[in-house]
Amino acid sequence: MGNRLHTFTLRMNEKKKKVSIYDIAAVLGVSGSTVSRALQNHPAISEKVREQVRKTAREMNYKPNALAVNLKRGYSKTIGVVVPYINRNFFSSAIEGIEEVANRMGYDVLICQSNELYEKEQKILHSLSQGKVDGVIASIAYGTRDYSHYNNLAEDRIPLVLFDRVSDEVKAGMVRGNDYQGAYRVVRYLLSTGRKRIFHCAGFQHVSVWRDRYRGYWDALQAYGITPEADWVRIGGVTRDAGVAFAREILQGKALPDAVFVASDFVALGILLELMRNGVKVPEEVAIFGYANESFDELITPSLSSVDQFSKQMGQAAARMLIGKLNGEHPEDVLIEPELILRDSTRAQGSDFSMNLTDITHEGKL
Amino acid sequence: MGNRLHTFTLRMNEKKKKVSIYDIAAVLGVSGSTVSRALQNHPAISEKVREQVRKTAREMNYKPNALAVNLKRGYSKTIGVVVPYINRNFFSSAIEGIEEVANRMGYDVLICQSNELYEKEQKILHSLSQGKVDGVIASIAYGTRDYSHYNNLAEDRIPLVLFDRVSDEVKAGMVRGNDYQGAYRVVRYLLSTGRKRIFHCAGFQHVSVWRDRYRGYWDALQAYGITPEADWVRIGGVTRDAGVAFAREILQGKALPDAVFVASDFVALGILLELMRNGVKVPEEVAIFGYANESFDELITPSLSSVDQFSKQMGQAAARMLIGKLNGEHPEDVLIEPELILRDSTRAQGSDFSMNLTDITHEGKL
DNA sequence: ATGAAAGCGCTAACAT
DNA sequence: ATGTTAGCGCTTTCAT
Repeated sequence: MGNRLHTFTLRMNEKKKKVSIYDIAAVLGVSGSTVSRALQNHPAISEKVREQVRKTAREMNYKPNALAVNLKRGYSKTIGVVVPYINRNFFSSAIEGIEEVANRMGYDVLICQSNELYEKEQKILHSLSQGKVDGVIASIAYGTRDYSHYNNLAEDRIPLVLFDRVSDEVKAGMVRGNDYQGAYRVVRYLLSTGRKRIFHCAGFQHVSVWRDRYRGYWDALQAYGITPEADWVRIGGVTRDAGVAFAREILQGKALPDAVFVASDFVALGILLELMRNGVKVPEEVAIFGYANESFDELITPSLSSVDQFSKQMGQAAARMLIGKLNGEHPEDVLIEPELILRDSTRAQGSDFSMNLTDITHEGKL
Repeated sequence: MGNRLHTFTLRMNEKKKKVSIYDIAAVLGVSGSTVSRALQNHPAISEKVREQVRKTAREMNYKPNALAVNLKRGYSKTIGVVVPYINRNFFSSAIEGIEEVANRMGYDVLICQSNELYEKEQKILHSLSQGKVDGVIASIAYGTRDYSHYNNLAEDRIPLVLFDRVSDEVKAGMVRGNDYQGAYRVVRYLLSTGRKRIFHCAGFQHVSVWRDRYRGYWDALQAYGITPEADWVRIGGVTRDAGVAFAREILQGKALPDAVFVASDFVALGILLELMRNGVKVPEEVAIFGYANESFDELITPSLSSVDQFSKQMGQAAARMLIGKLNGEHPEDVLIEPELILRDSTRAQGSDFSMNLTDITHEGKL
C-alpha cells in the first residue's frame, strides 16, 4: 500500500494532475464512494477505513474540488456582497458585520465593488448569478437607475437583501437606517443651538437614503415654522470634490448660512475645508453637520459632527436576514435608529437660545 | 416552437429549476452540443441556428452555470486576493490596481481579508485552493509566522504573487516597495533639517517591510555618524492604540527626541495625538514622519509627512505578474521606489542647519 | 453543420 | 460496511 502511494507519487511528478478521491481510492484499493464517505465522516464507514482514508488524503495533499462539490450539491454556501466602495468606513464596517455572522453560520463571503457604476454592478450580479453564490447582499450604486438586474436574481432563485441604499422598485429584504429620523434630528439640533438659516447639500434624489435625508431636513424645518428658500438646497455627487464645488456656490450666494447639513461626510469634508480656506469660521459663522461618521471625522479640525448609522450592525442584520431567507424563512425588514455624534463643527455659539429638546445629552451623543 | 417555449414556461412555474442548455435544446429540437456551440459562436454553427439559440436563451433567461463550465475547463478565470484589511487606503488602492488589470485581461477578482490573523489567512487560502481561483495575490498577515499554507499553493499548481508584505520563506513572485530606501531617505531628510535624536517606532520584525524600514533607519543614522541608543527604537503593533502607548513611553523617557520616524501612519497618528495631548509641540519640538500615505495624513493638524508607496501601481504590477505566470511566463520581481511626501509634521525649524542633499525638492515631494 | 458520448470531481440513492 | 451507478451542467472529441 505504501508502495502504491509511492507509485502514485512518481506518476504525479510527471503528470502534475490534481489529486481526486479516485486517486486515494486507487492507492487504498477501495471505491470512490468509500473515500467520499470517509471524508465526510459518514457513520456507515468503519473506523479503520475512515482513518486510513484520512491519513492517505493528508499525505497526498488532497483537497476537495469545491466546484465539483457545489455543482453536485446545487449550492455553494457562499454569500455575495456588492457595495459601491470597500474603502469607505461605512461599507467596510458593514462587511465586517456580514462576515462575522456569515462565517459563524458556515458561509463564505465573496466581496465585490461596483465603484458606483451601473455597468459594473450589472456585470457583478450577472457573474454571481452563475451559480457562484447562494444569495446576495447589496447596497445599490448611485449610477443605477434601472433595477432589472437586481430583480432578475429572483428568477435564478437567488435571495437578495439590500442594505442602506435600497429601492422600492426592487423586491428584496431590506436593512435600512432611519435616515429620515437622522436628518430630522440633526436639523432639530441645529435649530436648538440658534441656527435658523440651515442649508442642505443632498445626494442624488433617486437614491433612497439621500431622498430620506432631504425629506427629514425639510420636515424638521417646516415643523419649526421655517420654509427653506430655493437656494438653501443643492443636489449633487457625494465626493470631496463635490463638496468643494458646493462651498464655492455657497460663498457666491447673497448670504452665508448659519449651518449646512450635508448628506455625506466626504462632501462635508470638502465644504468644510473650502469654506475655511476662504476665511469662513467653522463653527463660529457656519456650523457643519455630516452623515455616516467616517473615521476622519474626529481627526480634522474642527472635528466634524456626524450621524452614526451602526453600519456593522446593519451588516450583521443583513447577513442574518439573508441566511434566514436561504433557510426558507421570511424575515422582516429591519430599521436601525441612527445616533447623532456632536463634535466641534457644530459647537453652539454663546447658547443664548435653546429649545426644549428632551433627547439632547451632553456626552456628545444625541 | 413558440408552443414548446410556452410549454416550458408552464413547467417552470411549477418546478422552478434553473435553465440549462438542454432546456434550450429541447425547445428548439436540437442537441445540447449545438446549443453550447451556438452560445460560444463556434464557426461550424449556421447563422440561422446560432441566432435562434441566442434568442431563445435570452427569452428563457438562460445563464451558464459557472461551476460546470469551470469544472469542465479546469480553470476559473478568477484571481484570489488576500489582504489583511480592505479598509486601509494602502490595500484598497492596491486592489483597485489589481482589478483594473485583471478585468482588462478577462479575469474576475475574489477579495478576502485575513484581519492580520494567521488562522483566517490559512482558511482563506485553503478555500481558494479548492478550485475557486487560478492564482493568488496576497499580502501576508502579521499574525503569520509559518508560511506552509502559502507554499502549499504550489502543490495545487496555483501560482502566487506576494506584494508589500513578502517573505523569503515563500517561493513566489514578489512586488515590493523599496522600504529600505524609503526609510533611509526619511532619516536623511530629518537629519538635513537639523534633527539628530531620531527615534524609530517599528513594526514586528518578522515582517519584511517593517524589518527593511528599521534597517534603512539604522543605516542612514550610521552613515551620518550617529549610533541610535537602546531606547531610541521601539517595536510593536501597527494600530493607533499602539502609537498612543509608544507616545507614553517616549514621554516617560529622559529626554524627548527631535523626531520620530514611524513605520506606519496609524501608529504615527496615535503618537502625534498623544504627544500633543501632553503639550508637546509638533513639529516645533518633535517632528513625526509616518509611512504609507494614508488618506487621513493630510487631514490632521499638523498634517503628517509620510511615504507614498504607489500602492495602486503595486497592485497593477502584481496582477500583471500573476497573469504572466498563468500564461506560463516567468516574470521578474518588481521593486517600486517610494516617494517622500513632506507635510507640516516635519516642517523645518529655523533651518539653521542644512546638509547638502541633492534630492530635496520644494514641492513637498522628495 | 450537427449529434452522440465521454468525462471534469464529486455525492447519494440504490444495490449488495 | 462497501460498491455501483447515475447524474450535476457543461465542453469537446469523434462520428456522421
